[in-house]
Amino acid sequence: MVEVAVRLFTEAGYEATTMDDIAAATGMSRRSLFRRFGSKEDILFAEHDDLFETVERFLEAAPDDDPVATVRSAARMVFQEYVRSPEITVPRFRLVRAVPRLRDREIAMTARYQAAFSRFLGRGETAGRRALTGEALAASVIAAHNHVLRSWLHSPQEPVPWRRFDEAMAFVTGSLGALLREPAGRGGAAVQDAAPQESVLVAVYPAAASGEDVLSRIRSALGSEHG
Amino acid sequence: MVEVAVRLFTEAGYEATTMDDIAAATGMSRRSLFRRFGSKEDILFAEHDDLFETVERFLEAAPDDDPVATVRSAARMVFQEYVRSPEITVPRFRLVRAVPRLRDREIAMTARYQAAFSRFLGRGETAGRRALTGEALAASVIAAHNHVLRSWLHSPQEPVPWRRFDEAMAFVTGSLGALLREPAGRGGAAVQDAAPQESVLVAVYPAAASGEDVLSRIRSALGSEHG
DNA sequence: CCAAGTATGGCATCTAGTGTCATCATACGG
DNA sequence: CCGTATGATGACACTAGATGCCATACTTGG
Repeated sequence: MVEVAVRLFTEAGYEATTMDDIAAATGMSRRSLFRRFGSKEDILFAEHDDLFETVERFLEAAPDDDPVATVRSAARMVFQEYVRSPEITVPRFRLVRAVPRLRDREIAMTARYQAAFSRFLGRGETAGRRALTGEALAASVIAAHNHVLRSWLHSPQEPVPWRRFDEAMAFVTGSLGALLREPAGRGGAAVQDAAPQESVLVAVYPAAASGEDVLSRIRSALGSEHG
Repeated sequence: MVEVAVRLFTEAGYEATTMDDIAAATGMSRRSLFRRFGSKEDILFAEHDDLFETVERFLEAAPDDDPVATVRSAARMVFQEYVRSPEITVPRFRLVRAVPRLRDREIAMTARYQAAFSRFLGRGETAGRRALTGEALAASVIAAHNHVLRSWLHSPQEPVPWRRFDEAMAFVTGSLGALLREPAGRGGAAVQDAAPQESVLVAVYPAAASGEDVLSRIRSALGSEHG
């Protein structure tokens, strides 16, 4: 039934397809369509709403010993659901790219995820360093998720890039996630610009390098910054 | 004229105020209202669109020697414009919080900034480590901007928190911004979970600490992770 | 078999948004 | 000074999404 609407949208265009057309094509009455989906856009995003509720319940039920890992798992759930039903998500992706109204709707959808992740990571706080870190981390997780998802939606015949997904997640949670665990106010010297009282040092290196190798690299980096 | 619409919206509610009401209150005809603003929502966001174009031109004209600093300045411009005309932005903020339709519109607006920042930071790339870093960084910058902006919009009689704004910006650009400059593929051992081939180390410490102090802290952290 | 609750359909209506045409003002060339 | 071209405005009609209302099946339980 949703498939019928998607087909009509892709064939004739989203704006050109009226609710009467969909009603005629599905056999339902116009009025029942609105009762079931609420609006024309929601025909495309109905399952997405269900998914969001599932994710919210997942977050509520999760233990809070490792919020970053929980959020990463939640993002993985969303990714999973996308790649699980490409017959819906792929045409919807094309529609969303083409129709501004639908794009805004999609963005609003991901913003709801981001808000849920923020609340969870910030543990209800809305101000202060923890809240800010949670919001930035949630935004980064969403960005990483969408980054990998978009690339797959462009070529859905390719195998699902689970590895790249996990790498992207690790990448964004590795830097900001560490800041979320650190009690604010530790530290030493800034390699990079940072808040006045507090400095942040970030190093990226191949996993095979030895600890001493890493330390010597950091030492030289610190030296060149501080003279 | 926009003020009249804002007043009607806040007094009678956004949904309850029709375009005929606004036309009657402003003296213009309904048709001219649509010609000037395009839609009912755009009455509230008209100036915002102008601001976005300004920011886009700013990014186009900016030298690309320090993209992170450029984006930080762009975010500062947006913040500046918000706090500059509270008589518009504050009531709009209240409306946006109350009306879902307007909230989605606002989110779409900030998503446009985020996309512009992403493109600028990723230098046109849409795949790969640089693109991902740019997207995550853009998302974090937006999150930090909105974090500080929201707190001020809640109590606009307070002085503008420029310091907190700059600190928040430094905080998010300090960690991910460093990653954007690093040529991918350096590194050694993970203190935090990270991508398989590549590890990320993050240290947060008071700016007063000495380099040797920082190194010893990192050494012990590495030791405890690798056994 | 009936009664109560529920899903569905048909109809009217409201309102955002668009296309069209007439009107009016301003500006410009003769 | 007059005719004309152009741009802004207004009036009207129309489309389509969305909602309320009421009548009609359809199902469930007694």
